Amino acid sequence: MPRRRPRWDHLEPAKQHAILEIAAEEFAQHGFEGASYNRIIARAQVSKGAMYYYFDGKIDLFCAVVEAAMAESLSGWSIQPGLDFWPSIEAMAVGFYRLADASPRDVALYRQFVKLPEHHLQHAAILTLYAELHEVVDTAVAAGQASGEVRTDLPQTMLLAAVWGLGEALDKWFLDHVHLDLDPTHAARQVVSLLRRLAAPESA
Amino acid sequence: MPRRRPRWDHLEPAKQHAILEIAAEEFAQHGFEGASYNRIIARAQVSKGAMYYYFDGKIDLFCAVVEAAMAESLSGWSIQPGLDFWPSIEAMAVGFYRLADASPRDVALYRQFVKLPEHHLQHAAILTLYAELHEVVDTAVAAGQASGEVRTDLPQTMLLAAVWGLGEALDKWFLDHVHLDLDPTHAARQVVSLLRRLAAPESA
Amino acid sequence: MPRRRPRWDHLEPAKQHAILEIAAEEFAQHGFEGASYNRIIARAQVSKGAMYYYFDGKIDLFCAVVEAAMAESLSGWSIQPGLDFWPSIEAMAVGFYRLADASPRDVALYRQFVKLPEHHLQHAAILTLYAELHEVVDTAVAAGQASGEVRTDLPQTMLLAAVWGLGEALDKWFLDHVHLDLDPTHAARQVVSLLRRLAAPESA
Amino acid sequence: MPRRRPRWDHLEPAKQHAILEIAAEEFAQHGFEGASYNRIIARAQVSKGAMYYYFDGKIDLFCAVVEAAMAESLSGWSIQPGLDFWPSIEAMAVGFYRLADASPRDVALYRQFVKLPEHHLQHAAILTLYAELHEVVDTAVAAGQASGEVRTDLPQTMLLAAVWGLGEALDKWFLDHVHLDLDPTHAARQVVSLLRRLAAPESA
DNA sequence: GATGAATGAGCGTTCATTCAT
DNA sequence: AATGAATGAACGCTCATTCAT
Repeated sequence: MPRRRPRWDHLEPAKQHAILEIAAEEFAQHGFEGASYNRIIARAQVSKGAMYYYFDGKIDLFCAVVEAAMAESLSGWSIQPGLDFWPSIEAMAVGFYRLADASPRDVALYRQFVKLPEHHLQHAAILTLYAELHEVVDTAVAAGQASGEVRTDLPQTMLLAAVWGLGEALDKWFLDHVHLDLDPTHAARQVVSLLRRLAAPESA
Repeated sequence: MPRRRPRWDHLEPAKQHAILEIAAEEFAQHGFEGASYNRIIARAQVSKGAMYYYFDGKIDLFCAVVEAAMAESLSGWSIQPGLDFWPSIEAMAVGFYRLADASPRDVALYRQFVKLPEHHLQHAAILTLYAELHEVVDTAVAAGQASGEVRTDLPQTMLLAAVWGLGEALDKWFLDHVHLDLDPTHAARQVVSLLRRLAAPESA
Repeated sequence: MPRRRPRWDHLEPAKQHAILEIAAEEFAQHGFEGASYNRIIARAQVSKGAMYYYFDGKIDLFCAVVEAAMAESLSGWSIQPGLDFWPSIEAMAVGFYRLADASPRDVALYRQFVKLPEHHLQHAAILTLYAELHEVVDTAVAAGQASGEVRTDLPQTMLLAAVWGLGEALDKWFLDHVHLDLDPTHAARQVVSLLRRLAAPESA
Repeated sequence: MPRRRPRWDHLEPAKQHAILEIAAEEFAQHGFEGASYNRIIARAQVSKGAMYYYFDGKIDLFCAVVEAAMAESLSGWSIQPGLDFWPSIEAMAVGFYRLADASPRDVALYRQFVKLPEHHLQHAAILTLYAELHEVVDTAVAAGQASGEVRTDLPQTMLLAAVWGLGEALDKWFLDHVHLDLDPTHAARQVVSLLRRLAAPESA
């Protein structure tokens, strides 16, 4: 789903990749505000003008980077029709932890993205990304509610906030405690077990 | 445990208060990175030199500010001996929401603090604050486990992370959804109900 | 006397018009220095290369724009053979104020043109425009002198400067004081009355 | 009448003078927009920070420069009590031309100032200077009207605009035509003679 | 003990123009 | 004839910090 400036899309993929790689590194490390656009430009060995030719500016590049990081992971995140609800969620979680293990930098980026100061939320690209990100969770929760596996007695936004916050915290925990070997299956099972406690209806 | 520079401690309390007040405003509004030390100095009508005399630098001042903001709230946060565990937790939560309602800026500060980029975590003062903050939760969890009201089947740090993440998310939700009147008691009851689901032992 | 690049002249009139329109807007709004050539090019949906193909550069485009804006107005400005001198001048002034009322942007452009920093006056196209602009006034003054209605006791350039400066100031005044309805006839009469004081011979 | 930042006022006069001199040159030559703050800083051999320590920014420096240029001239411009109205005006004009002859750069600066794009007129310092500048003319016109030597049948602002525009044009003319020797007395007499035509009451 | 003048690298962004294709 | 990718110097300005006094 191309959304970037045409000049960017026409750039040779190798150069594209190199730029995104360097930018991802910078943003993951320093966050959006802390990152230096100039530094990225210098490291990427691109001229100032060219960079502003590809991207509208710092925040636009940031979006491109986050977008790229998410593209891969989001694609696999959806309720599997064949499975029951919670097993399906667990399958998604396994996918996430596999990815997190393979490219922790992407997760760092996503964390930086979530931390963005509020006054940047007016940018269309940012909002789109937010929407995409939330859609995954929202859809899953809605499916769970439809099948009676997720409670409906809380304000929807509150339930989502809780799920989201818990998920984030647990992701962080797993990421921080996996210096050597993360077992995605195990992590996913634990996380889902906790999520289930939160989200299951009273009777369950 | 004195941590500030001695010159700061000898400063007349009124001036101390004025400086912290202005700095709190700046940091709460712009976050640590976004805040301008120069602007704080100018607004506080303090000389550049003096400020670097009181504080080692920007981050040191930030710590002082966060510290001050937390001092008040933390003091009242401990398990009440007379109460059962969960009612006691709820009492703490009520205290928190009362504070959040009374001085939302302090909560903003605490959020900015939690958002600090990782490379600042090396500062001793920051770590100390982190420790203090976590101690409250840690102590409570430990008490709950001692009385059998909190599960012990998870890695301790994981449980804490989950509790912490969920609490944070719910705080944010309540703060964001309270345009007019936040009922601290109601909010606290909901939050604790969710926390309880997470933290209660299987049998409960 | 063709002055524009041949490629420009061969461009289809609709496209010509569109480009000039957009450029006029930009120059009128921001002045020559403040206007952005890049912005004009982007808005006109013309390729960078094409634009530099049509015009030598920013200043060349500016000239074309001013030229176009003046073409219309200048055409009607000449002493009417049938009228006496001052009534004829007044008729010209009426024409000017009518135009100013109809297309204030053209007047804005002309003001931006007159404000051009001196170091741009070396460009041939600019000088030509200057000359054209002055010619109108010069011719009129000469006619007045020929008929004895305009003094001859001052250095010609000085008289012209005075007439020109006064006219400009009054134009500006009328334009600035006409929020709703400018009566071209009334404005013209007042302006000419003042010009007459300046320019009439002693005896008159 | 000191109005600059304290740090500026405490700077040693020699350095002050050097900075203003260089800035005046730059602004006189390129106008406000065209002038480069960076270039001024570099030429003045001052550090970036220091410059922003002395002045709030480009426009603030510009004001300081214009202010300095005007200070001298404005001081001598007022109706002499002993003289009749028009001779007094002429005396003022003589003073102006003497100055213009001695330091044409100041006049250039004043012209650049008058050309300032409207969107800069919101700055307090700019407005103050405008006010000061206009006050001189306004006061003189008012005095003339009080003594019956200046017409009262026109809208005041229109009369002022006319006087101002004519004066400006004539100044420019004299400045441009005096490559070798400007006789201030002669110039003043001519200018005043023209102003008088404009401004005298019908009967005169 | 305390001041505040001074630093200069760094910020994100815009510019008019060139030139290989 | 026409494109649009690429340039890189320049812009005005802010920053946290140092240090001679």
